[in-house]
Amino acid sequence: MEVIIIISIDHRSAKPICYQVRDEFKKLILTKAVRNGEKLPSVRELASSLAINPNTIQRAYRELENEGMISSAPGRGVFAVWNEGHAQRQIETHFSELTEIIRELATLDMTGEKILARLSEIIEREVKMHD
Amino acid sequence: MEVIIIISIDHRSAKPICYQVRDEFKKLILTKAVRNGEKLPSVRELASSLAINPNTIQRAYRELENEGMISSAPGRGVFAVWNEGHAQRQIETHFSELTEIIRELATLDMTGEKILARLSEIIEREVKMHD
DNA sequence: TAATCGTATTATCACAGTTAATACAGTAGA
DNA sequence: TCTACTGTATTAACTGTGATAATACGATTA
Repeated sequence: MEVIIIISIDHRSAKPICYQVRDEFKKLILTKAVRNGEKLPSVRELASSLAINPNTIQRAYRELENEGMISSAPGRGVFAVWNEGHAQRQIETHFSELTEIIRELATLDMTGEKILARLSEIIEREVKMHD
Repeated sequence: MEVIIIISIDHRSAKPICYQVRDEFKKLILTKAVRNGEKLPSVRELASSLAINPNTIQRAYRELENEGMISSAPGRGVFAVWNEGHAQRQIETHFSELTEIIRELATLDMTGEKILARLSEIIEREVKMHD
């Protein structure tokens, strides 16, 4: 079964293309949009369809492999690796980022009550409740 | 009255020095650690004490002036400008960042309840309540 | 066996950040 | 008024990173 994977890159972004590609696939894998063992586009095919250099794709894939997000082998291709730990680690990273920003807000004279009130609104609006 | 302003830069950081300097001063001004009208170190003096090139300081100051965070004049020096709008805009920027990360958490199968519970703990621990 | 796969290497280019060396005009203090 | 300091501008050179290009090699699959 061959699944078509579509990612998009922004040539005007300050974020380097190789990291855009890496993060797009990371997101697809962490959210299970691409399932464990599923085949990813080949280096040359993806480079061709995105009109960017194969070396740039290779670099993105190399980083993903180093992080354990994919598994690749010559002649066979590149395959997604799903790992419970990856998702959990990503969640903790995000909470660290949230903590950092909340600290910043505190230095800007925002009280805990105000911050929590705004966050409640945001979650109510952006996130579905009750699982 | 002359106030000594101490900022630190990290030469190993991926963040360019000029932006480190810019953001350090921005933070000092937004948190009122440096008050409105207060004199900032001269380009050459700061460059000397941080052991970096004057042009790099100049660039940081130029950006701060473009953002209205400082006011500078040849022969006189550089002075902090405090503006209520600046702080408010910074707060809104931070809430936009928070929103973005919360959306990411939602895609990672976190429910609104779980996110809010963790955020309550973080705020309790990191931010003083009751103003 | 031919085509496709990942992988590696080398070279070249573009761009951003940094440093360096000056230069000039405005301001403040002695 | 002179001197020293201010911000500001300009030009050149160097550096590291990201991207492209052109190959090459071994493994795998149909």
